[in-house]
Amino acid sequence: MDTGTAAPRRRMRADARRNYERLLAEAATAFAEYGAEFSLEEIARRAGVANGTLYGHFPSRRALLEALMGDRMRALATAGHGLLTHPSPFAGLTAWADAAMAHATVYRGLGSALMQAIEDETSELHTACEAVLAAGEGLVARARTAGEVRPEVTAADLYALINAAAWAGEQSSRQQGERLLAFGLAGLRTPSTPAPTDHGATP
Amino acid sequence: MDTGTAAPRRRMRADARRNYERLLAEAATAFAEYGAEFSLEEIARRAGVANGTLYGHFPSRRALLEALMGDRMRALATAGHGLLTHPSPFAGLTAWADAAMAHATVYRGLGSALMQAIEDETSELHTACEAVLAAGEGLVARARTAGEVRPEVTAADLYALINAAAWAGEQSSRQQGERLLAFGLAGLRTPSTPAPTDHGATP
DNA sequence: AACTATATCGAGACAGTCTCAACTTTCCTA
DNA sequence: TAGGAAAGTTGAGACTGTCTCGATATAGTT
Repeated sequence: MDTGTAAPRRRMRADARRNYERLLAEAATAFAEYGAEFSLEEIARRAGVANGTLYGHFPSRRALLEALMGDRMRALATAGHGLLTHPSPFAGLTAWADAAMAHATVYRGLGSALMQAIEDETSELHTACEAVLAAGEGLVARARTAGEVRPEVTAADLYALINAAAWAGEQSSRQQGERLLAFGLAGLRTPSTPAPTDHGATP
Repeated sequence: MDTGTAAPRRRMRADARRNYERLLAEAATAFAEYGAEFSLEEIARRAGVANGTLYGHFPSRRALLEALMGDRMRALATAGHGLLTHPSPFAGLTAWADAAMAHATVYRGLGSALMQAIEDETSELHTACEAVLAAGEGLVARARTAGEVRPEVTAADLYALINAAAWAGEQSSRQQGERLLAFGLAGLRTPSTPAPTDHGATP
């Protein structure tokens, strides 16, 4: 497990580590500018290394993108744990979903990678995804116990909802994405509950 | 308006029409086989025409894909109109959503194009999308009048939900997509309603 | 200082997108 | 039905991007 495609394993040589970090930094810049479709060739050029060096560190575009997202994902998982003590289980879940969607929105175009990383154990992001999923599961379980969400709701449902809403937000408008998230969350609720916490789906 | 990028306008020359249709047929085959990422070069080769001929008919991959989806979209709009007489407004809406999602699932990878075509008036698909949206609006309006969905729900919400669910289905599993759709539809409902028509989100 | 594992280099094979000037075909009309 | 203009086709080639690999350079060790 964790066949780190590009992670700094053991101990890298000093020059290797420097290049690794430069590449990652340039990738972050390029990503912010162009989204996920930047040219790998250009990243190498901007980082001042040869083409092959990039491929040495990151065998594929996806490996590079995954390395880029790892930290954020872990932060999200941590945030989820913090919200376990929120007074209202469902409100906590909602707050986390909002944060997660904000995250997914920044990483526009990568929702696909996020969704697939769950199933793909060879992915660099797999463990990070599992951590996020575990955090989600904690929140869902708590809300379920409190009778605030339908019993059949899983963390995977929540995860899918968040990513799908973020995707919709990218495709049309941010608001549309947020509306979708709001409706989706409403759909997770136990049917009879008359909605004590309004999430704000009203335009 | 309707600056058909590749539509058979006026009258095409016999050879042009033949090539146009061959290209479309090959594209359909390739799409079924590889999804939206097939090589345009290969389509031309398979259709027995030169590279440039393809670009003459379809200036971009997207134009080709759009031409491919037009018919289906129109069929979807028609189906929506038919469901306006369904005994239960919400059930009609649900049935249509299911059909629409099945459609979006077949055209995997094209949800993005579908979502963007609404806003992009230069898209070949724009009018088809508007027709679908109008059909959705009819169903939503009816359910709204019957008090079965929240007053703030729009056809755009429904459209976004369907496409997002289809996307989720592509990314992880078909069932996950269906679950998301079910939860989303539940979220569109008027909160107090105890759910007369169960859509089957339970695993 | 010599050695070796570890990295980097960069040319080049390959695949795809897209353009355009020369050429060919269709079809209209006289 | 011959001739010519408009419409369409062709395919080489410019370009961009991905990825590989043998030659070469360097860091860290003894």
